[in-house]
Amino acid sequence: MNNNDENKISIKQIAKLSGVSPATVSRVINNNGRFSEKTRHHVMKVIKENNYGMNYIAKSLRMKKSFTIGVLVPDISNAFFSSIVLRMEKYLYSKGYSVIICNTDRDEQKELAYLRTLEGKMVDGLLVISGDQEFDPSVVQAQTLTVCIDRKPKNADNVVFISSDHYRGGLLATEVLIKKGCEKLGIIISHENLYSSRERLRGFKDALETYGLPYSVNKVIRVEDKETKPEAARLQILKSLRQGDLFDGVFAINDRLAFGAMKACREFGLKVPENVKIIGFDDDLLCTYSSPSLSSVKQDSDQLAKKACDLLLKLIHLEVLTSNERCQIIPINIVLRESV
Amino acid sequence: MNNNDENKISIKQIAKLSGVSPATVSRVINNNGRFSEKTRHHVMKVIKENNYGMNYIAKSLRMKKSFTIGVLVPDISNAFFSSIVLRMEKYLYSKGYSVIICNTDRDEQKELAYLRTLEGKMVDGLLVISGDQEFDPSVVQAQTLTVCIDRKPKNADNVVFISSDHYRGGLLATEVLIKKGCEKLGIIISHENLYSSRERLRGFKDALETYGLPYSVNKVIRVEDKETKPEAARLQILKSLRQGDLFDGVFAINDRLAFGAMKACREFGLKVPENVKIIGFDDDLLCTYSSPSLSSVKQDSDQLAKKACDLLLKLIHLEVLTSNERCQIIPINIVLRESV
DNA sequence: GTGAAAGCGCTAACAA
DNA sequence: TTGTTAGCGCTTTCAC
Repeated sequence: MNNNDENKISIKQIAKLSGVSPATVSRVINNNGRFSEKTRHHVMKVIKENNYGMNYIAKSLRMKKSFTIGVLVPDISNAFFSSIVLRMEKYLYSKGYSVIICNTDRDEQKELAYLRTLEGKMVDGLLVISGDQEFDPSVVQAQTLTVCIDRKPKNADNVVFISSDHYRGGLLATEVLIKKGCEKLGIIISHENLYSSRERLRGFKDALETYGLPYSVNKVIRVEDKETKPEAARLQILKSLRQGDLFDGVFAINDRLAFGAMKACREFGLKVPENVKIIGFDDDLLCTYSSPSLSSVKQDSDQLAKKACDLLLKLIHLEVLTSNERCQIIPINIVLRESV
Repeated sequence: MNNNDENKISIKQIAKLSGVSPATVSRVINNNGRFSEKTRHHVMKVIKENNYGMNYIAKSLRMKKSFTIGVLVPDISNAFFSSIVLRMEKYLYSKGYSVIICNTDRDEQKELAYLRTLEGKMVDGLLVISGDQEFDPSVVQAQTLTVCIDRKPKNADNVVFISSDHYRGGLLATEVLIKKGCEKLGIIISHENLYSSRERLRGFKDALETYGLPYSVNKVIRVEDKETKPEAARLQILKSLRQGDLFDGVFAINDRLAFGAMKACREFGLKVPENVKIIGFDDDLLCTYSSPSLSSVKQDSDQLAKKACDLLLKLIHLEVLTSNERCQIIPINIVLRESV
């Protein structure tokens, strides 16, 4: 299996060694027919013996197809994002595609620059996960196939959109708190530009209204966008608490914020869930292992990733999508634990 | 800024539009000299007007250089790995490189297949993060530049190796437990094939010896390789506890296992840190937010990533590395929290 | 069933 | 300072 040849061998050389033309070798490799079984056997033998490996760059240039997908994501170190990317990579690998990963860092300029690079590298499609603004398809070439996950495309016509049901997640999470008896709710939120955040907030508000809890007595606690860490949530909650904003229920827009909130409450002398009930979003692996364990809204990241890839592959294969397919909402689940 | 042209324009066309030769356009774009300021101005104007974007595939084919780095990682959804990958991507992006991400899934066949693909895509270098076996450079072409992170290369001559000081991490973590008065220690471990796991275990054993604690009365609790989740750790610890293996200190080879251990102890009626002291490894963001907060060994993932990239870039630029550079150990830090 | 030849878009000799 | 030309390794007509 040792492949330590200094120079990669080309189809041309394989052709020479096999006594056939490059065209025939190409046909054999790609199983395009128009060759005899005998030829196939012989060529394959020579290929094996010489440890030939396809030069995908040349193939790409010729075919205008790179067998590579670009994945745009704000921050791969986020547990939810990385779990989606993991699924995508696995699925796409099984279909013969590689994945170029692009952390946009929520920086529009970087995103734009990456888009240029990806186009130059002839990616066959784009998977866009989350992001502050709506995704504007006009910043890429018209033929760039794109699927947006948890991020609204500006012009829904050209781009496929797929998302968890964040609105319902916010609604149900809030409902849980209310049904458990909470009367003064707080929501702790960051990245309000995010489609997903806005939807979760909308769910929260609608739940309050449904249950006749005036929004005014409740509290929106904002965390700076750049501070996605639990620490920022902890400080904000503590500040609110000290200002006399006592609440008996907190819906945290994500689990990290929830962990911070939980710690803040503890430090302030409030017990979870006795005095304050808390529910998060994303169902991080560690929700189970915090104490008390954290209730959360679970997104079906597997399905999200798989559907997104499937749709992109369909676009790549020039299939026509129905309008139902072009815009899909994936249901979420509530996972109840000790924190409520 | 709208770039919705159906067909990308080529250097040749830019040349025609500018009234110069393709060679000159190329020189201008790449700033290779041999053109007048006047020409530069004019060509750049035409490039802007026509929204020209470089075709990197063609460039790669010609230059045998793809401006792309392959990153091999067992599982990007692991918090520590994803934080390293994040850093790598940021750094490499700033140097003009893209990153193809490859989850090996700890599957040798997949790894091998990926290596073939990456070679075919002409990656300029390989960043190999962790992995069960030693990395065998003979499975890639000799000219494939490789930096291994936390994974020993089989033949240290050709490949750069960089790692955290796992041994010292294990040693110090264990020492902390001992100094806090623990006398019957347990270590909970998974993935024992991993270089990093073995080193941490070695540190544990050496610490015991140094402090005269017989290894026999201590306990190695193993978790199946495929079960990297806290749940497996919880069950194993619970099992040990029920069998009467009472310990007063646990060194968990990573934080996930530590969280599981913590939960198991709680369920068994033991208090952390009063009855059992626990320390983990990796310093996950959530160590601070568990209750009790978890002590841990912190790897300097920023430095690990940056150094690895720097070394790879040096190799790419054909710089000669000193033997000190070719093999580097990065110091770790102990972070003490409530759990001890 | 097979081969010859063109060309994807770029860069790098070499010539001028 | 600029242009001409060849060719990277592949696929794909078109001819036989």
